[in-house]
Amino acid sequence: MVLPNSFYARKDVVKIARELLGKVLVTTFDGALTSGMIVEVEAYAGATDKASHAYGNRRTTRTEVMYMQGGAAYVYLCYGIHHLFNVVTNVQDVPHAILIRAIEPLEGIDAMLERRGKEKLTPALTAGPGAMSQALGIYTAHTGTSLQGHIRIEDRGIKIPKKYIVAATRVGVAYAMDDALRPYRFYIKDNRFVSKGKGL
DNA sequence: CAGCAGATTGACT
DNA sequence: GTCAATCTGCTGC
Repeated sequence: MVLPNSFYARKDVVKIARELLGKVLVTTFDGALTSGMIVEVEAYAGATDKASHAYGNRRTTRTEVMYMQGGAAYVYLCYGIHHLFNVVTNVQDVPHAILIRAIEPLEGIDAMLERRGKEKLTPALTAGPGAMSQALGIYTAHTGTSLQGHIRIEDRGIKIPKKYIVAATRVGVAYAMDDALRPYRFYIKDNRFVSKGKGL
């Protein structure tokens, strides 16, 4: 079942992030269906979170999408090269979002290998937010689109036992000072498609 | 308007 | 381990 807008419209972004583990991210672009199970996410709590682009309710061309009603895609360019995919949560004008950092490939692996210019399935194919977006064919033009269309997240009944869910600090947000310490990163223990990050 | 840093990745020493 | 690639947006001249 495709997760409905009501799933994203709730107010607890950290809880939603945790629930996304084990769900399946699916894209259908240029005739190819590609999908993978979400194994790593990070919550960004908008106005009150220094690590968020929308800290202090800052509005720019780029962050405008985060103010939409939950259930939209927020895709932005990092370091001028990498497309990072987030899902917008909460109600309109509350800029919460969840960064999907890594998936375990399920369907359309050939198409993902082609998009990434790779021969063999390794964790490098989808472990890491930039790599994952490229594998799924997601880029900045998709920002603001609904998660009920070519990009969607499905519940296929996979349940991750609590003891396999690890909470940690987020990757690459040291500049956020005290907010960098928030345990807003969640990943599935022992899954080899979880990204390594840099300074963990 | 120039300069810099960033929710990263991959190529090279 | 080090570093370049290169867009968006902030800071300061």
